Order: sequence, then structure tokens, then C-alpha cells
Amino acid sequence: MKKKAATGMHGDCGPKHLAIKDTMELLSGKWKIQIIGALMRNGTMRFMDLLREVDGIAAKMLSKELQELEINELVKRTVCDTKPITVEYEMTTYGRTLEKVIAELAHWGELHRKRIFKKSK
Amino acid sequence: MKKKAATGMHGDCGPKHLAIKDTMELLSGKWKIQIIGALMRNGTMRFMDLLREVDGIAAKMLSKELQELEINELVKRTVCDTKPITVEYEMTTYGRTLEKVIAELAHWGELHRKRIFKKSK
DNA sequence: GTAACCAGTTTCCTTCAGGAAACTGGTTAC
DNA sequence: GTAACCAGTTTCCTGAAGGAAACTGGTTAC
Repeated sequence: MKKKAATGMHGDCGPKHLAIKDTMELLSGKWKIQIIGALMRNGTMRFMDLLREVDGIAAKMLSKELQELEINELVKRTVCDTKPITVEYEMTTYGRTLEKVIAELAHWGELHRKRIFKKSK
Repeated sequence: MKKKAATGMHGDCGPKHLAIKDTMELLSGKWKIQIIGALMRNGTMRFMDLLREVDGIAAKMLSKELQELEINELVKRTVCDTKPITVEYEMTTYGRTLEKVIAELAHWGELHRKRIFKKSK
């Protein structure tokens, strides 16, 4: 018989780890969250905007990550009939549901940074 | 002048992306969240318990991940003077502050799974 | 016609995460 | 003394992630 600790976690820990895994896979990698962050902050952005704003990313990576985000319907891609053609990227309504998750990640990260900072002095 | 979208995100987006990056780095990799999950569900666990519970992990990986989690003070390691010696791992109080983050990841992941499921039929 | 801008793609290369299996070193039960 | 359990470590290997740079293909401004 396994010990059950008072973790505060609510019942049914069934496929929850799969759900977590899914989310992590969607967000993992060096760039996805940064791209999402840029799009959430700035609204609609073109490819070149993103290339400039996401610090250090290469065109290949940006292209690849945007494709993945589009496939997962987090980001919408719109080709504009301008000269020269431009392409607009923005978060989908669905993509915006990630805001809470990202806010939590940011919030905890800030606590952690404060903690690390205190230690170091 | 850059467009500011109504993201619901609150002011100061300064080093926030660093905070997010920190959190992601701490949780990234194939195993960390699974280990944390196991410890949160079961309370105190020994090395062998974890090896059995975390499906598919190899001893090397478990050892390495636990070291990293310990360094970051998310997990506490206690050597028990039993025969043969056993080692207990448990979440620290600090580690438990991750609960909300993980709950958000799980919650979003479940929504996402439902969405994928709907599409597929 | 040539330089510059847009939105990528392709190629080639390096690094690192992670896996399998063997090995260490101690303890106990028989 | 030998088999089994604990808690790892070491070695060797592979595949995927990611970076740099060159290339494509179209359009416009000069």
C-alpha cells in the first residue's frame, strides 16, 4: 500500500501526466515561448518583425517554430496581398488561452529569481 | 510605434521572458516533471520506488535529474541509516510552490487533449 | 540593371539529451 | 561464499535540436 501524502492535489491523477507532457512538448524548445510572448505583447507581427524582436533566432528556426505553432492552431498565419507580399502572424483565440499558463510560469520564475538573488549576496 | 494588443498581460514585460525561461529550463527535459509529479503524489519515495514508478526511466537519468532538482532545492534528499542504506526523496516546501504551475500545465493540457479528440472524430 | 526588402528554404555542421548495459561497493539472508 | 537488494556511476552510442551561411524567387525603388 502506497503512502498518500497531503499534497493538496485533487483526486484523479490518471492521464494528467499525459496532459502535462502534451503542454510541455508544445511549449518546449528554445524559442516557442519567446515567439508566443512576442506575439502576445505586440499583437500582429510580420516574419521580419519577429526575426528582429526574438533575440538571436535564425530564420530557419523561426520558420520551423511558426509552422509548428500554426499546425497546433496557436498561431494564425495570414498572407497579405501587398507589394512586396508580407505575412502576418498573430495568436489565435485558442492560443490566447495559454496566457494563464505562461503567466504562472512567469510568476514562479520571478519568485525563483528573487530567491536565487538573495542567496547570491 | 509598436502596436500594443489587449492581451490582458499586466505592464512591465521587462525580464519576464527570463523568468519564463528559467522556469522552463528547470522543468524541461523528459523526466523532471514526471519525477516531481510522482513525489507530489506519493510524498516520500526512495530511489528504487522512483525507478519503478517513473515509467521507462533509466537509473542514470533518474540520478542525474534528482541531482539537478536537489541543487535547485526543489527536492530534498535524505540518507537513512538503515541496512541496507536507503535514500529518501521528497519535495521541499519550496518545491511545492510549483504546484500551481504544474496544475496550470495539466489543466491546459486537458483542454488541449479534448480539442484534439474532438477534431479526430 | 542592380541594390534592397520580403519570406522563407537548404545545406552542412556541432552539441547535447537521453538510452542500454555493465560495473561499483556496501549489506543482509541463507 | 554466493545470491539478492540498495543506490548509484561509468562507458559508449545515437538521434534530435539548433546554429551559420548561402541560396531562392518575387517586388520595388533608383
